[in-house]
Amino acid sequence: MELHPPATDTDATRPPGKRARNRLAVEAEILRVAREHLASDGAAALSLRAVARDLGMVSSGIYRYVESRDELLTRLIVDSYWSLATAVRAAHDAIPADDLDARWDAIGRALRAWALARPHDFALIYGSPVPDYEAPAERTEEPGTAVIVLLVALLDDVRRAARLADPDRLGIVAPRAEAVVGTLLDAPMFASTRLDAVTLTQGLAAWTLLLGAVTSEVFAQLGPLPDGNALFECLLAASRRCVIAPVGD
Amino acid sequence: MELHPPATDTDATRPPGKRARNRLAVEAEILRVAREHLASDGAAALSLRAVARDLGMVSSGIYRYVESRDELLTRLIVDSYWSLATAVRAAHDAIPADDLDARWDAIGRALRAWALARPHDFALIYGSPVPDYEAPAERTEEPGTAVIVLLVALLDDVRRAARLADPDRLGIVAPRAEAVVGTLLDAPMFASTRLDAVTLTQGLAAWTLLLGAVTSEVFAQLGPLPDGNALFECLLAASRRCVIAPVGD
DNA sequence: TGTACATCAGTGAACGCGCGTTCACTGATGTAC
DNA sequence: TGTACATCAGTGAACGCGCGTTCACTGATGTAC
Repeated sequence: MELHPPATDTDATRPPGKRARNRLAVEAEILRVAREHLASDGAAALSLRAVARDLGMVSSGIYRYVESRDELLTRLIVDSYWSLATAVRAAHDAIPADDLDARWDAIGRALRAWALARPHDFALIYGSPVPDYEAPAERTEEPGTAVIVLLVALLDDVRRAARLADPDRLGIVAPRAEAVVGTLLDAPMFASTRLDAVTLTQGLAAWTLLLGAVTSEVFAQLGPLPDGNALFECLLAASRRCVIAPVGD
Repeated sequence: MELHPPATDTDATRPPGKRARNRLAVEAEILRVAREHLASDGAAALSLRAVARDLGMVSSGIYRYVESRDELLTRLIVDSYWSLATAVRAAHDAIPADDLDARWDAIGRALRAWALARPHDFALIYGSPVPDYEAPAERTEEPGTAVIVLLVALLDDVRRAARLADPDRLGIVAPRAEAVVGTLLDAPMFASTRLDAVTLTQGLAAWTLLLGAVTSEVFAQLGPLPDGNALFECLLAASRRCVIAPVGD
């Protein structure tokens, strides 16, 4: 399955000349340098002038490649989503399909590893919103849901294998779950699944716990803690148990 | 119990004159206006000049009241922590002490209500770190742990009432819990309790889920969802079940 | 109650900085004949 | 293969803006005698 959408080449008939190759290289350089600035100064302080300066370019030159500061932010966001989705999928796909527990754990660990390696990229997509900036939904929707799509597929496999955890333990009951989920199950993403409201709500709880575990570690929400690895493994197991029943049951 | 520390008045001998009263009023105004700016433009864009302008003061005048931009940020953070702690404690203290479930729920709901009412203040204390700024630990430690102190007391009451949830359900086992907790239990906060590593780890899992539920809603991490209230109630119940066993058990 | 002095609030000008974005331009690269 | 023209990358100057912080200052408020 393709993760990245196919590159839209306006004239794919001819091999690219010097100019076209150079353009791609400079575009990549811009994103690379911009990510460095993101890491050192945060999204709010991202500056086109500073990126141009680092590239040895005069400040106005960057407008050949980037429409505006906001557009550069959007590219960074989209890029981060794809990077995360690619890392998570790679880890997930390395696990045998019938080992449901290991698939969940692989997703969780890959998410955490990516976030810890690139905390500012994580903050960009899952942290506080950037002031005076709103990501255009049509560009972020697909990359932004790539990980969710993977989780939904796993959840449906758990259902098929009759390994779903007991929702009652979480206090999830049908009427409330239906309120939670609403018309969400009509989305095309769920078309090939047979998930119901209760199961999807379990999945949301598990995903919230997993994302909360990573968020709290990256943003140091819990204050200083002795052993981040051990805590994450506990929370990972707890999140897994929200959706997958232990083999003994 | 006092939540706010006693005001340190340098000369409490005399009643305050015009000057002293005015100073307190201006200081409060500064915080009020700064919070407005925080809400509209975010912490990174908080500007002393803009605050002074809104107060009808010339830009340098504000240095009579605030040492620097960073110090204003610190004050906002400390203030937000106390505000949150006060709101949570008030909700908690309205519940009879022996209704453990209701106490947990009251804390969770108060946290969420506060965060939704003041999302930017929430972002300031639990969101992505502000670039080029580090809060001084000696000023944030006490207010930053006030909610945790409350949760620890509740957790110890749950233990005393023999209502602790089964840690096995979360996959929490003693050796791993000890690695998670490390020397944390030696902190003065736990001196009057009899909590062990496993129970504290359960508490951490529950708190992570609760905080994750609020964070994911305030930062829209899960994308657009039909019914935030219903989802939160589910997650609140799930977090409660991490530490408190249902009455039937 | 009145005077002399110390303290403090707020002013206005200035320093040096960085920002996003526009515009007319020079030279190099690519394309059509 | 060579020439004429179109396209594009990058330059340099400029616009108007806002920022944090310092400094010498005026005038009002408070205090000691």
